[in-house]
Amino acid sequence: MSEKVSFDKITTHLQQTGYVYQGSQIYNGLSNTWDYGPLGAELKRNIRSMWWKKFVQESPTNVGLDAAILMNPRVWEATGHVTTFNDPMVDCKACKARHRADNLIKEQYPDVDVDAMSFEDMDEFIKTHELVCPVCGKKEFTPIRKFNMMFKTHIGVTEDSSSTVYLRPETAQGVFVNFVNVQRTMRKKLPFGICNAGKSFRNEITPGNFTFRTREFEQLEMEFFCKPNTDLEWFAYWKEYCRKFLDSLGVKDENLRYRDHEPAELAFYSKATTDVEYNFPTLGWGEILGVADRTDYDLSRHQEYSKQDLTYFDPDTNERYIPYVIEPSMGLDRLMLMVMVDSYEEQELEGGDVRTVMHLLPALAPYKIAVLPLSKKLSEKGKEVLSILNKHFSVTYDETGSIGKRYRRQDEIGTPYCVTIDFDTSEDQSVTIRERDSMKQVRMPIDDLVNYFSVKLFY
RNA sequence: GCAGGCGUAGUUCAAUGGUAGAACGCGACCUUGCCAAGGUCGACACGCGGGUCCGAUUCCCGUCGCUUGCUCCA
Repeated sequence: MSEKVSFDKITTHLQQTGYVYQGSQIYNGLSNTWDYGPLGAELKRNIRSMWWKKFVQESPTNVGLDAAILMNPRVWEATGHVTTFNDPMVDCKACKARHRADNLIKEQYPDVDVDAMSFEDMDEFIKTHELVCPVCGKKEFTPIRKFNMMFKTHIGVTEDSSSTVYLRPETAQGVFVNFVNVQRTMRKKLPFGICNAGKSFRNEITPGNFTFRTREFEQLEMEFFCKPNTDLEWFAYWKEYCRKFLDSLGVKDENLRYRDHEPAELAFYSKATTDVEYNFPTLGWGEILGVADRTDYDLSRHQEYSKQDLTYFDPDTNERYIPYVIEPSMGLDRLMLMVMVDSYEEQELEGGDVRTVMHLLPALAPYKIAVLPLSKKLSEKGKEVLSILNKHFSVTYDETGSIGKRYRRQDEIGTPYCVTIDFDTSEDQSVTIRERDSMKQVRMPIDDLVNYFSVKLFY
């Protein structure tokens, strides 16, 4: 067994091998943006399809949706994003530390009702009551400044406020506003779920830790609508379902943990939340997905703001009610990072040589097979085999360098199988298959390859 | 956004007030022909701008970017 490799080493490897590139690199990058290279793009697609397969295709209750990023701004008033994403921040002029004005007041004057104060009130209060900076003890603060977490843009070419729209900070709202559409057109009865995957944007102040926290990220979310008072059962059900999904990604169990939120930690809309965290090297535990009981909060708010009827008529009981919602939500970029990090291994070989291997599950690997002619003289036969296999699988081809070196290259990027063309291939119409993890080889007729891999690659 | 640190081939590192070397990696050819072989050859770098200077990759300033910490994190 090799010891745990540093996070830094793995991210360097990912950037060297075509999984991840720094964003806008030829312009010296842009803080905290990343592009997925050819391999990363394949891996991302594979994980997204596994999620879709598990949560949409294999679920008898669920359907998919692909909602727009830009939404009517009233949506974000209804959810509270416009107001609570406007946190009042002040800086200490002496030590430059930054604080939330409302928290400062709460901490130093617990009896004051901060929620009822306007920002002007808070400014005034801070001055007249001589609040001190918890860091340096001085009493000089800048006026309150607002940091809106939502990216703003405009529809149309004029910049008046009536045309302001936001990039969505979560995909969930695209589902809630379509609850009635989906229910009616798909003739769905409760309980049922709507899955929606796509980019979300949060203009967070702090960047950090490679692709783990970025301002632009892809979410895989499901909103599962159920009858009130059945929500806790469904909460437990989807928690377990998520566990199975993570298992199917092949991540080592000891690197995962489940953490129930304490009541004080819960978001205001949520009755219960469980996070699943992954133990990253160097970084430690980081959230990969969350399952939340969102109650009827979202639909109720949308009903209030849109003045549309968002209730569900239950034909079994002849009741009308707003459904409760269980939401398993995960970050695709984080799932990717987890899978890439977890699969990475450096094996010490005799002679001090190091063999780097990504033990990706075949279903996730960017390339399933590498076709490797033993010599360039065998190119023609190699390309023939390539064109048979790439009708069915994602395949790469390499005829440069020694065969051992080419095996290592494929190990490094996680290709589970290599197909080697040798000088006997033309005569016996057979090739050698070399498996990544065991490094074992078997001989097989070319005609059997497609069937063989169809079974091997998708269980 | 604030404070510190840092910017030399793809990567890891050198050297230098007179325009830069290596290793690994990459490519071609020869050789070999199933687990990083060898040989020959080749491509690729001083983040950007300004100042000082005869001359700046080197010194100074600015800028851009990265990074660590803080702040933030529905």
